[in-house]
Amino acid sequence: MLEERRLAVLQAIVSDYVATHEPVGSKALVDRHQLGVSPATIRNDMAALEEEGYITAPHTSAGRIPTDLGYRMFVDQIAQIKPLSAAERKGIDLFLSDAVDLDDIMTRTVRLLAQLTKQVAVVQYPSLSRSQVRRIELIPLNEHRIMIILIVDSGRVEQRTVECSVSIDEILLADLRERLSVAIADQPFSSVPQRVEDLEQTFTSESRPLVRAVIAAILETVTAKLDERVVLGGASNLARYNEDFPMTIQPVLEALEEQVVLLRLLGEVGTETKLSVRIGHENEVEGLSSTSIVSSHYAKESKPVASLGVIGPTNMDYANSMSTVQAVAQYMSRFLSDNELK
Amino acid sequence: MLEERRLAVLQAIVSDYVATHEPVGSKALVDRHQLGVSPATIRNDMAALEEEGYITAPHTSAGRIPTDLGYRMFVDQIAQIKPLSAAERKGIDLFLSDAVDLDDIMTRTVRLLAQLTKQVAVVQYPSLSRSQVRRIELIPLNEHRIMIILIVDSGRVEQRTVECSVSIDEILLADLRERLSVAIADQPFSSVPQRVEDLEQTFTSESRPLVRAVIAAILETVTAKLDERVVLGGASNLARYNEDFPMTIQPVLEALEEQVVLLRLLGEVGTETKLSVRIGHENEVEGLSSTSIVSSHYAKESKPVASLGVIGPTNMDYANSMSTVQAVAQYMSRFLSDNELK
DNA sequence: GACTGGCACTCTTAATGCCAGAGTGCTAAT
DNA sequence: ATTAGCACTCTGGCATTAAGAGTGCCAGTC
Repeated sequence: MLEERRLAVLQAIVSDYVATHEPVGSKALVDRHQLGVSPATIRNDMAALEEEGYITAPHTSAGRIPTDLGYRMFVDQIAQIKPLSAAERKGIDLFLSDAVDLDDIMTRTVRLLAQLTKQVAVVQYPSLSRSQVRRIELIPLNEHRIMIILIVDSGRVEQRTVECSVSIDEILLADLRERLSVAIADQPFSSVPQRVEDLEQTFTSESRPLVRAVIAAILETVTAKLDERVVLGGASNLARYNEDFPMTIQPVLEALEEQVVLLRLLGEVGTETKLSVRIGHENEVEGLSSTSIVSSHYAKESKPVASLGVIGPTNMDYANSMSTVQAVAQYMSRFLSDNELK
Repeated sequence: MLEERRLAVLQAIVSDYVATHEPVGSKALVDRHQLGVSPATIRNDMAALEEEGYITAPHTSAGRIPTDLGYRMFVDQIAQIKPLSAAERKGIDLFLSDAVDLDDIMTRTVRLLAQLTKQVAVVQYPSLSRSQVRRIELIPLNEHRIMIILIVDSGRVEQRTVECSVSIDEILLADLRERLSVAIADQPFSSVPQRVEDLEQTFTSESRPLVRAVIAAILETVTAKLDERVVLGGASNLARYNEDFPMTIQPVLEALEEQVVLLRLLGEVGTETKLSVRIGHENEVEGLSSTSIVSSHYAKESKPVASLGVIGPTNMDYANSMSTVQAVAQYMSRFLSDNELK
């Protein structure tokens, strides 16, 4: 009884605060929610909740606001993920359905997320480390330049030009392409470095310079660009907050410009839980201690390949963000799986 | 004499205001600049300048601030573009010199600009309409999918997959590639639609479905993606302004998310003047009436191919922005021209 | 005729004091 | 266990005040 009502009170505080962005007091609480008790009772509960660290009072005689711990409790115990309305589902479907290629899917998705959640959205490209090489092409551009094109099963295309001092022998190049193709096509990216290095040994010494240059470039692409691609959208949503909030947007904008930080925020893909919420200080990125991240990974053919999510102030509408992120991730997964190699 | 001093006064007002971001009065003016006259005289000049619309007083008893017209006068008549310091030149060189490909150049340049000017930087990719196709590849991905790769002389690579209902005949594909290649290689982009359409007629009717699908995709790429690529950087610099300023950053952030708007801001490439400055209301984009844009185009082998620039509040440091933008554009041009098809 | 000193005037900004309102914690009663 | 009542505290808004900055104008000077 006691425990139950406390949770209800916490839930009420969080949802009121999220709605109004103002500290909520005992009176307002009984007015707006039908808890069958008086303000005084609520006050006792609130005192207890404060004692336990779930809520805090900005100053002596103000209402309470949830702490990070409070939000955490809310998210874990209370918030149920409400399914999206039919209209929303329809909207997502419509918006994504006429994407023509992977880039298109990515930009559409990030817009969609930003729009639905009114927050900053981040979508990570399918991670190379979880993909397979589908095909490799070597295109001679001129005497000394080759373009390497890697086509990945997720639909990503990586390209890179490489310069080599010796002039390019077309026959050798075709041979190299063929053997590279055999060696790495339909192999997971993680095995590429090994396979490619082994391959180098099999060439005659006079062809080495070219081979080596190409292989070096491939290795560089494979390692350097490994996960490093994210798209960002809805940054203007940040501006809506700077009035109500003690959150300055400068550090947030800065963080958003750093891909590495973004990737760290989205978190490791492949943990068993799909939907992840990090609240305030829980994410250890400098300057983002008053923002929360709701993220999920999405999959291709049931294998998670990357993450997407939204970033907003700690007092965001978790229920909505969570359900939207989840839904978009699901749609995206279905999309990737249905459309063989878009 | 009279005219001259007025200009000096305007120049002093602008530079003081740009430095302090506070209305500047007659007293402060004679203190900080050695105009050999008394505040009263300055006041007369200021009254005249206000009459003519170059400066304005935010309220009765405050100093004056420049109007858009005042900045315009400043930029046109007064500001001389100061050359960068050796250290700065060195920095630019160092920063750009180890770029590996076009994407790399673009991201490095935008960072550089943002960092040097402490403003939001925008760099447009070399415009396709001012480029030539260097090469075209058609890569079969599976039974019904082809990837089209267009390699452009500026170093851009456009890719697009296309699906066709009939199953793909490799021989036909190779033939198509060859003929496409002959038709459009080393031709300006603007002539591609015509040439490609003509080509369609030369195929037998049973090969038409495939040919038509490929051609449609090429046309789409050529027209839709024509100029549509810009990179953005330094958005966090916006945040530095929202304290001092009547400028809300929301509309700016929104505009920055719209590529189309950005492109309009950068303006038409190819006008004879290289460096362009648009001040406040001079740019007709909604919500950006208190921002200025300093832009320049950059060239490849003396032919302008696209623009780059910075966006900041109207009271930015024009002298610095202008010289930096100009210098970066020059370096970039040199870079593109020196490195044949990076 | 151009410049200057002086002066009255205006307006902003910061500081101050005050009041109402909201919210709490505590205690005694149910 | 819950509630009503009450004293207490803190914020936020409002008016008042004082200081400061800057202007415009006029009369005087070189």
